[in-house]
Amino acid sequence: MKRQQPQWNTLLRELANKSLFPDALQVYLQMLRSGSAPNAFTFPFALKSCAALSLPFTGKQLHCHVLKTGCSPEPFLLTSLISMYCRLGSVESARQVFDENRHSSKLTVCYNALVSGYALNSRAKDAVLLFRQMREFGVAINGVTILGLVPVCGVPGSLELGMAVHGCCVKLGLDVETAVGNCLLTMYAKCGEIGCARKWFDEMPRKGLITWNAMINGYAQNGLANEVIQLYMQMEASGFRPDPVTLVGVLSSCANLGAHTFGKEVERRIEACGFGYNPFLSNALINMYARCGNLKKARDIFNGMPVKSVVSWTAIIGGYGMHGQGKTAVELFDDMIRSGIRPDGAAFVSVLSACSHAGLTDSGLNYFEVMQKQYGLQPGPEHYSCVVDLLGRAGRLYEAQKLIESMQVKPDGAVWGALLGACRIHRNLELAELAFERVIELEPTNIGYYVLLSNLYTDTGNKEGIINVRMMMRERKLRKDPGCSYVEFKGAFFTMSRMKREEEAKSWGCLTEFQKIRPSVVSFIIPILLHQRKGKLKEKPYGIDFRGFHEMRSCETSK
DNA sequence: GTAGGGTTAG
Repeated sequence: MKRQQPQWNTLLRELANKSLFPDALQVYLQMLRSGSAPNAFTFPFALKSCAALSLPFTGKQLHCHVLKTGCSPEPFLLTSLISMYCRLGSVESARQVFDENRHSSKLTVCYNALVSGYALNSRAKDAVLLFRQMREFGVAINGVTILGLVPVCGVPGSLELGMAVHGCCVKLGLDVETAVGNCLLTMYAKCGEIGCARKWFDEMPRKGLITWNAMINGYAQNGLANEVIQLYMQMEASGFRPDPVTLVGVLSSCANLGAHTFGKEVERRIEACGFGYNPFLSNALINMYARCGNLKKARDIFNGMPVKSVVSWTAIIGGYGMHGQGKTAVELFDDMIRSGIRPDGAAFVSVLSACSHAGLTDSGLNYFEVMQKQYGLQPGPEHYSCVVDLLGRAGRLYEAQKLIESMQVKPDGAVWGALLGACRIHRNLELAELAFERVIELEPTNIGYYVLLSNLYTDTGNKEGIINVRMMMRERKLRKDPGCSYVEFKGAFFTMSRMKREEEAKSWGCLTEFQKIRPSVVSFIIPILLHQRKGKLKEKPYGIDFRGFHEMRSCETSK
């Protein structure tokens, strides 16, 4: 049956809108073969498919088709062309299309496509310049302009620009659009200004699911896991049903806290909602179980995934590595390569750290070489710190030092810190002092390093050294931060610094009371008492149901 | 019938 031209267009549009891009391009080719001429309603979808599939050559050809068919350069078509070139990384070609059609490009849509294109290609300056031009030329600015522009402000240090854009939104009355609000929220979170993000979140007149997700994931990315859990509970209480995006953020926070019970609860939720086959969620679950120490469960989920991405592999490899099962981690890494997955930088971090934890020095060094020579990956400071750790633990301290000195990128605190840690193990005071000097330049307030050096002085009986470190800490007004406890109790969640806990315990006058029961339980009970005092549970502190304690897990971490 | 956009894992 021969199709008419409009039918071809409809089919093409439907496929592209369902993200079935290869099929859409097939249809385009069939259409040409059947003798139907493409028109201005055909090209936008063919161009979009090309961009989605990263086919620069086909994209260029399509542009030629457009010119050949003599389609009038109307804004819809121009916008599609500009957007395609931007997505394929050729901003210059996009700019050319834009400039060659000056008369039509007065239109907002064309500007929007190019502004977001510059942003997409990390050309912040050009994006802002074009945005300014829009204002000068009196081109209408709408919400979509802002959505395209704001991502350029979402990097640490660009808060000022972001706030200027926010101010602009307010002036134009665009900040009340939910999508714009969400975008600004994400921008603040990505700048690391989580306080601003929260303030804006609280002010936003209309919050949608995406708003909650943006705030939850903003907290998650800034490492504020407790806030994530709290906000998630608040979200449920406000009647919003989570979607996979929400739960990914929540799970990553469970992983960071070692909140096993809560994580299991989230898994049940995932199953109940029918999100079970979402690969993002499976990866987040693997990560959560692995970091909580439940390697079996992590492995089961990993094995059950029909399609495993490099992220899935990295999560399971990292899990084994973290718990000292370096051999399994290395085997899995090799399996991954055999299965045709190309490892990326993060995958190498997981295998390198597995090797260093398990003492597999030679394998680790081999992977470090393979990474550069075979995969052409430039090692970052995170790789160097693994390798320094690897060499250092093996006692090859001077090789580690040489490696640091040969680095192409600037070493960060973790790199020198790894050397310092190794020096402590092998009691090399001279090198430790050098590493300490470097690491303190980079992270002057990280108390861990002072403690490490002080411990080494203690090990070697160097009293003068100990006093020196203490003086330095006093001069810089550094105090050893007390460790923090994370506690789960019947699905509720608590955190509290040890010092605070003791103060609170004294004010309750019940510390000794509980110590009689079981000293290790004290750290669990005090936060619960606090919770009861603040919250709705009006029980007396002594009326806690101790049968619930088997449900608790805790992990002590120190900052 | 067409274009530009916001939240997601290791």
